[in-house]
Amino acid sequence: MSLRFYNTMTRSLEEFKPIKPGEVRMYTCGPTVYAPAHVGNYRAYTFEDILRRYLIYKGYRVTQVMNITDIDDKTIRDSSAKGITLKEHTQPLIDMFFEDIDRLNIQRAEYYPAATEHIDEMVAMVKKLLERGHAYRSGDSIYYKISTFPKYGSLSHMKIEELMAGARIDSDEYEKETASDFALWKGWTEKDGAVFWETSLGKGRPGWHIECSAMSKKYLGEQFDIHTGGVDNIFPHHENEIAQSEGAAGKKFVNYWLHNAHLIVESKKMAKSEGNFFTVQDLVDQGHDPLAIRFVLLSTHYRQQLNFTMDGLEAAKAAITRLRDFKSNVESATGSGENKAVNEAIEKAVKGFEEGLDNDLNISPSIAAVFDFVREINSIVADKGLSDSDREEVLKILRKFDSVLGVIFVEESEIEADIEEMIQKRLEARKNKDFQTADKIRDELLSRGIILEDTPSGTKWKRKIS
RNA sequence: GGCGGCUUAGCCAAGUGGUAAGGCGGAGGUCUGCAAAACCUCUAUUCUCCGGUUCGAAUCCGGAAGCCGCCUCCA
Repeated sequence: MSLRFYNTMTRSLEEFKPIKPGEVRMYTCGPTVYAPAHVGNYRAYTFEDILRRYLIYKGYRVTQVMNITDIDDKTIRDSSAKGITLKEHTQPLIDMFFEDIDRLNIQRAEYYPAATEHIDEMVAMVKKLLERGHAYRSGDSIYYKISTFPKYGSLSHMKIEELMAGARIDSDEYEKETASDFALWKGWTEKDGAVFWETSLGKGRPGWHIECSAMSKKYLGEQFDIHTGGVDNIFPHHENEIAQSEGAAGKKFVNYWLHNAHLIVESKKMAKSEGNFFTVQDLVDQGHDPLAIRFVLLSTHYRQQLNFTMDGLEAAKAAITRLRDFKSNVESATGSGENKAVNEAIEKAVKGFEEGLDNDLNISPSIAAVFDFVREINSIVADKGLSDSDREEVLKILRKFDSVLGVIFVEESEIEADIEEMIQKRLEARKNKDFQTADKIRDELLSRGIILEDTPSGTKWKRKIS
């Protein structure tokens, strides 16, 4: 079966066909760096990571762009409230963002363009929109005239008349001809303080939506394959992007629109007032392994609302532990002779894994296929062991699954010298049948996060996933 | 008010017409000095509720209840 995605534009499952065979260009909506990103934000980035990784798994060459929105009402508001420059406010948050995606094992995109570094591109696009009659100047600001773009509303499936009927009129945007028009360029006001650019459009700053149109064009061209974001972005952000990009280029902007659902926490909407609003850092501070967070975020289909719970986080730890123990069991397995059952298990697992993800990244059946595989191979290992070549085949395929999941093969930090000593001491004690001492050492190590396992081939240690 | 989504075991979560995947948790067993890991067995006669269509429905249709979104800068 081929790869299919649910396209928000058509509200249907469509076979994925890239514009250029073997290559995928995609734009993934990134963070607005006004406050630390919360776990809900990372649901989106994790989904985008699974998408990216699976495309690579399928053999595509991927060019991914993720924008960094470092200029908007909130970054201005918060930086001026603190009396620091925009950059001083956003840079620490950008650093935190990269720290978080690294520890969640989210692969880096090819480009992370910051809005403030692409003002020229935005100005050029606004000019183009003025030229083509899609925009008008009002006072010091420039607005997009949505009545010039008949397709407006096609992504969100909303009718312009309805939007107009329900539109609220923002007091400081009274100059718009129609309430539902949106700002491309905002003329400087006192509220903006030192945040402005002197451009051929005048003194001011860009509207929010124009950055994505301008930056996607710069890095991906006027037309590309996939655009993603949270469901909240469908309207107005992505709708406006389409209007801008297609209005400026005169051709279709994006072929596949993918949107992820939000997450709730302990069955409740995540909100500061509920006390269930937290960041990745908060969870790490509580001692939770970031990859357990990753597993929680990736294990629910992206279009399904995800219920983030502490029980779920604990379950994820246990699941990852099982997968890593499996890896370790296989690595130390010995045996002779090819085993037909191994190949059968591999074939079945690959089929199940790909069937799930091919179907709009439906990851649950894929994870099920991996766990079925674990049980089958473990059973073979317990029964007959694995030959060298079978072992390598199993590890190869596990590594391939993990190229998407990203939770099994991780760098293990070296064991500390004193821990090694304690393990040796315990070995001695066991030899002398001094099990009391041996158990005491084992307990001590456990309290330091080291789990010992006595196997026929010696004592193994591993780090506990917290 | 308009538009959309969801409701499956103690928890998480697949399944979209043919008789309930998988994970976690729990129970019992094998192995082990004891553990751990691993393996084996068991853990929803039933899919929010009420009707209907059908030989057959968690899946389709109608209705009800609950939850969650979007409706101009929130992933």
